[in-house]
Amino acid sequence: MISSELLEKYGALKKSFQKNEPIFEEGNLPTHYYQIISGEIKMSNYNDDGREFIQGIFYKNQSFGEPPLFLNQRYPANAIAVEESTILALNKPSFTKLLEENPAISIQIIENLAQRLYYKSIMSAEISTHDPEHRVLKLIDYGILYFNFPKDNNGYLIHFTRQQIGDLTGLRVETVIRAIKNLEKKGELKIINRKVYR
Amino acid sequence: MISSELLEKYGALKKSFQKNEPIFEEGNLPTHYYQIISGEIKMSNYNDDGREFIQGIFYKNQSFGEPPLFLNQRYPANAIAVEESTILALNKPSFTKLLEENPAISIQIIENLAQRLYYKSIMSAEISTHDPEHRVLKLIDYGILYFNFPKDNNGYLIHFTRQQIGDLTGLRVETVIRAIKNLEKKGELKIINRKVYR
DNA sequence: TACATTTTATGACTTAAATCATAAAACGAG
DNA sequence: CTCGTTTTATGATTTAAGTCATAAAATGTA
Repeated sequence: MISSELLEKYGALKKSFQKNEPIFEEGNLPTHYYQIISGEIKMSNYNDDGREFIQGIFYKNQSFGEPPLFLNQRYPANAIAVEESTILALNKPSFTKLLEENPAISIQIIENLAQRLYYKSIMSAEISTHDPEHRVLKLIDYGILYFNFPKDNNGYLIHFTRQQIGDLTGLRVETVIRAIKNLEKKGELKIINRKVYR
Repeated sequence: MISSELLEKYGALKKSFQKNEPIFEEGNLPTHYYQIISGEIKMSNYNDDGREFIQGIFYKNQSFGEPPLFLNQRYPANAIAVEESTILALNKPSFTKLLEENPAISIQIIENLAQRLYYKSIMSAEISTHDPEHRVLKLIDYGILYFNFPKDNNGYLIHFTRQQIGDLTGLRVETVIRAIKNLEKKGELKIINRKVYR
């Protein structure tokens, strides 16, 4: 996360996106660095028959879509506003200048990318070698650690829909629903009027 | 990649590893930055019933295992020498000093992490939403672009075993063998005495 | 407040990939 | 050169998760 003041000093502009509006699309060449002021953004892919895979969900103060910006490669996924969102966008030349003139920012970017790689390493191993219950639970536990889900007296409230969990773990909704029910039976989590707690 | 001279100037030491010898193991805390001088290293996970998932394979001049080093988190996977390998290891305090005194290196690290995130984004979407043939072909095409496989008059020689392809794509050997046969029938690749060309 | 949409839920069935069994070819260490 | 191991290969069978159908509850919005 780079401070709004610094970004604006280098010419970043605020842009608003409505629910379901794309920020950029798969195959496009990157032009800007993006950082969320408010709202929620998901990056995802769609396969040939419309099935979605969510690469990640990003919230306030987080940036997204930098890897292709650094590599001059086309975006491997779409970025879409999950709800109404406001984003700071800084064009590439200015962003490069900002990095050159503020070396300390590089370390932050490194840590940020490292964190995302860490998530992807964990989840890719899960997705390819573990059963649905294990996958769902791992995603939930990761979410608790890094998405700071709210905690009340029932435990952490997992504010993902079953569909989102499915799209993040490569499972179908029905499978997620059944996995969550089983996890509840096993006492790994609680379902209180349809909301999941852990 | 950081030049050997610079790494050695900061005190990096050469270490040799035999085939199948671990460099570090899942759950350990990182202590060094590692860069390959010669050989081949794989990072992988094993699930409860011994099934392997290969996170990545690294060759000459590549570094591996940095994300947890930057984050002070435990390694999410094991690093094992696929063949006899020599590696430069620089301890964390010296590595931090190297980074501070050589800001240009940060940009290289960023690009490197970005490239790996790019690979993981592509493969995770593949693994969770596409059929085996698609997954295998995508991995092969990625390998051609970034692992510089040798090219001869039959095309690019894919020097992965069927088992490795399976462990990289979350498929079983038999499934990979069958997928490759089908891809050959469809003319997407060639099998010349058991070796795969594209 | 009424109605459309989304989310959660459950049962029946289908299917793609895993599993199991077996073996030949290739490779590698001694 | 030989023997053990790894890699590739193929057929038969099983099974876990996907698919399909249907619906109630919850949510959002006109």
